[in-house]
Amino acid sequence: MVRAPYFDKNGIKKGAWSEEEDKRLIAYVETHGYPNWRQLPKFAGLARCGKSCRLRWMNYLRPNLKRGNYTQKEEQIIMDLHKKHGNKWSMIAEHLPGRTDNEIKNYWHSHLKKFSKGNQIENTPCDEELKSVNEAISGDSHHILESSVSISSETSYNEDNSPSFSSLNLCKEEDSSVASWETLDGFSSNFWTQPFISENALSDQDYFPISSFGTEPFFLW
DNA sequence: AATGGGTCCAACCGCACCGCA
DNA sequence: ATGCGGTGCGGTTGGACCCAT
Repeated sequence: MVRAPYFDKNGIKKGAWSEEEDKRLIAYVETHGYPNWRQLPKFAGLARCGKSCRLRWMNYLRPNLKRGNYTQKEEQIIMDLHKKHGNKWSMIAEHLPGRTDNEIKNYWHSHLKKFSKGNQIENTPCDEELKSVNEAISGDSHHILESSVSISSETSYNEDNSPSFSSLNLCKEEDSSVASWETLDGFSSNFWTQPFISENALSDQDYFPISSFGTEPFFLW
């Protein structure tokens, strides 16, 4: 279901994330937060670009993500908001705690698009509940929004297969350890695709000593 | 059992936006 | 005013899985 891992010409790993990479990313973000996605992979020991790390974290690894089937209520919210705002997936995602824009976008294209031709999905037994939700959306959307962003709340969705985390402070920019970011040599432009590794072209094997991955200090800086 | 088309979703890519110097 | 770095968003794609034949 995912793309096979490979290295591009710059030595950046692309494709599916391994469990070890996930662990590294989680461990780093738990400790340092993510004050700078561009440089994060270097410090986390990941042969990924910053953009890939951000995407992986936001769409898959961050806590309290809700995975699995959508409820009828969620479907209705998506339909209503899409009707109002179009393909503003991030905006829609704000109203669905635990859902990501990417996930909603996928769900729309695979499940809901067919209903979008002027009709909403059929009425359901929870219509009254939906009505109140819709009112909340069209009226005081702030209420829902606030709940959606409180990712450090006690709400747990871990009945699904998402990674489970202990409480996690996502905003640690004040963390003193982050000061090390500033001491780095400058990076050249083209942030998202710029390899964090040096140009003196190590082989792929050097980047990912798979046999020792996770058991030894990883990278060579 | 083989296979071919459809579905689904994680991940990639390009671009727009924002803040700052 | 402008250029640049960092970030976020939306569209697209790759490929595993599912299912009908």
